Amino acid sequence: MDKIYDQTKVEPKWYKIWEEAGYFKPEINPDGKPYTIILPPPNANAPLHFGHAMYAVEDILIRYHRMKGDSTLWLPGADHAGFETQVVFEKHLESQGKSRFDYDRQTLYQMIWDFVQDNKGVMEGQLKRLGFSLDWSRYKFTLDPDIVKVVYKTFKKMFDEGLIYRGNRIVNYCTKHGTSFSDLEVIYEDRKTPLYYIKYGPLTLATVRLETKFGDTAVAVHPDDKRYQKYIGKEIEIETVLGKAKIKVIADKAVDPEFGTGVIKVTPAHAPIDFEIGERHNLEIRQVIGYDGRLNEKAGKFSGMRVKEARQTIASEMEQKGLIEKIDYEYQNRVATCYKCGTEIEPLPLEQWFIKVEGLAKKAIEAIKNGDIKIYPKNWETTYFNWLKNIRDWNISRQIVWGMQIPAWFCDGCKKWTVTEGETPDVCPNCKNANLERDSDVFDTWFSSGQWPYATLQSTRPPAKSDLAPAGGGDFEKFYPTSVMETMYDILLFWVARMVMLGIYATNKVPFKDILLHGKVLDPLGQKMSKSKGNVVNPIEVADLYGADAIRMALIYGTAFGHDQSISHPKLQAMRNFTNKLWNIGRFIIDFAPEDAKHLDPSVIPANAGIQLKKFSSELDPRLRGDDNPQDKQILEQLSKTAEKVTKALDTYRFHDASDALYEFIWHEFADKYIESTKDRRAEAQPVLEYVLKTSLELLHPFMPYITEELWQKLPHKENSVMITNWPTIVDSSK
RNA sequence: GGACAAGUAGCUCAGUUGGUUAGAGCGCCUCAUUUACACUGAGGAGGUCACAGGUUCGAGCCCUGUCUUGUCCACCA
Repeated sequence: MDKIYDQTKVEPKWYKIWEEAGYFKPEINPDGKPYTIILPPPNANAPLHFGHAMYAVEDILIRYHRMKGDSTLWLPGADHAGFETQVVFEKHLESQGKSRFDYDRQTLYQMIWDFVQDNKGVMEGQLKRLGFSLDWSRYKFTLDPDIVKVVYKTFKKMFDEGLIYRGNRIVNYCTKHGTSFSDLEVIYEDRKTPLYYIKYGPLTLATVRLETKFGDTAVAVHPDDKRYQKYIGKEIEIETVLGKAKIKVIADKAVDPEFGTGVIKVTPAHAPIDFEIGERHNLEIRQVIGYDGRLNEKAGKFSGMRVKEARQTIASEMEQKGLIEKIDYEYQNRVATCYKCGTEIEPLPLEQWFIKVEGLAKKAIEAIKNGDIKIYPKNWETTYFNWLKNIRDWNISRQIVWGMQIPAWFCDGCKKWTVTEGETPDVCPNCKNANLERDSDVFDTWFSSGQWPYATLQSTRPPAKSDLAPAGGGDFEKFYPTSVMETMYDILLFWVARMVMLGIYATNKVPFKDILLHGKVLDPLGQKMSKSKGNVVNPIEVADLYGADAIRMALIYGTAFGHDQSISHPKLQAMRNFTNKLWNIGRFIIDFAPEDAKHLDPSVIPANAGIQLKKFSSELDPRLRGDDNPQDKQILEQLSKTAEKVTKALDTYRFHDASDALYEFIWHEFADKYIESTKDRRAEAQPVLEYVLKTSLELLHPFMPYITEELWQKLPHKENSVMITNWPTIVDSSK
């Protein structure tokens, strides 16, 4: 054995051996109780970044449960990440001087498909290099035909049951990307925007959106506002930049009498609240801004202008005509912007598919309240509840090509929609018209990834049956509901909450029992890693430098689970040093064993029986040696305590406690004290040394799989692999 | 407007139902040995636990308030 542990010689060789031996498959423990984690599928549009190394948490749980004898499944996959990927690809095209408009839909889709295939391959290599014991035979991609089939089925079921409707509603629309978004994908920015006090006949009202005035179909005041009682229900004549016009005054409680003058213009086509007011009062929806972000013909001479230009032009004309009473330039408001490009989001009316979420949300809340699902750390429950309580219907239509095209056909005869499970209908089932046109939109990615836990398990083995919850024994029956969903807290609402809603809806069961939310991995300065800052780190480069084991341990050790942490070279070095310490413990015990040493006797302690540690025993295990030495007893007692701590910590998701206990025990108790104490009685201590080393490797294996396997294979007394040995159990010798 | 988290040694962070002299890693200082390991060992300096009250025999931990930092949700015409 080398003096210095060289992980580059050790780490790359084991993964293949494990995988080929079938250790990653649940079938290695065919009779165990199921333990399942579905890997949050990384986006297939870029290689993994350092934050993905946090999957280590899942691997720790998986390896621990596998050693405990559970039938353990960790299912890998990749997400097509619809809009995200299309944006990445468009930038890629841009760099070649092209744009998505240079290609037809089929060609563009195929190009993105090929692009994604390349990335998927890179990602798989990265996941393997980090030692993640995923069952690759069950690998899934969100656009696999059998996954798409499941998603289509859910959509049809929801449509048939009236949970999905086609609505002409105000959506968040990015005029640059040419698609709508859900509420979660909009970022609000604080900005100073001029607030214009404009004259509408006898009234004055405050607005920032002068350019939408051509879409005004009413003026509204609060019903109890004494100042304006005499106007309610009347039509007033107003002077505008396009001449005189008449407009109705209505009363609605949505108006805040405290804001501005207590009068608002109602533009149902261009503001969500106005749209709602319009619905209550049956107002005309007059759209004056197009999907290209320009004013249309209804804006008269202003048509063709972009929103900003129009606003300024109109403002100056109105000032000339004396229609502006005053302008508040200090007004602070919040502007909706596209989370990708920063373009101002235009609220526009558009026909889209919406999900009625209220009922689903109620069940999702209930699942946490009644304990079917637990969230760790618990404080995230508040965020979860608040969002679900106030949730609005979910727009799942996206005007892009990359994704699952919605299986809905519009009949130009009877003007009705037909939804299928994917197959193209020959004629309209309502009127037998053959003129059907498929909706060109695709699903919001989160609608498909929200079904990931059951979509994956229903489509692995055996092949999915026609029902959503097929009868008969398959992965779904055995492994669903899954045990743990572990991901970063930032997608609790985007993804986890939606999985709960859709999972309960489609399967009548929660999709997972425990939700674990880890923190963000930051750079050494505590800053978020991002491509634009240039501080992204490739985990593979770090693994080559310090070892995958060191990365994994560094991410777990020293930070309470759930908290953000910055990753730094000193910390990685510290963990690399720990691997070297362990290596030299092994070297001392194995390479430097004296000739006359007795070894651990395999006939009394079978290799794979799982070591049973005695709890706080005052007696030495007679199987280890005949002598009664106080140091031996002490180290064995500390070993028992450590095993107990680690087991308890893993069962309660206190990973940092577990790693802390192991680090402390192995380095400072075992190496610094006990091993030093055996140097003058080395031969007689050999069985205890081997026993403690062996057990330490077992306890440490979920955290540092590579070095523990390498040392395990060098033990004089070993069998198979530390990966599939039994987890050390504790027996209470006092009883 | 609402919510959550954090504030502990120079830096990065632990500290699980309140209980002796508040811990670790890195850094710093002193010393040791070429040792299984210098990716080492032994020892040391260094903290008014953000602030102000309160509960208690006893508070880093519980309660109230304040300040600072980070994040999220809602949405303003």
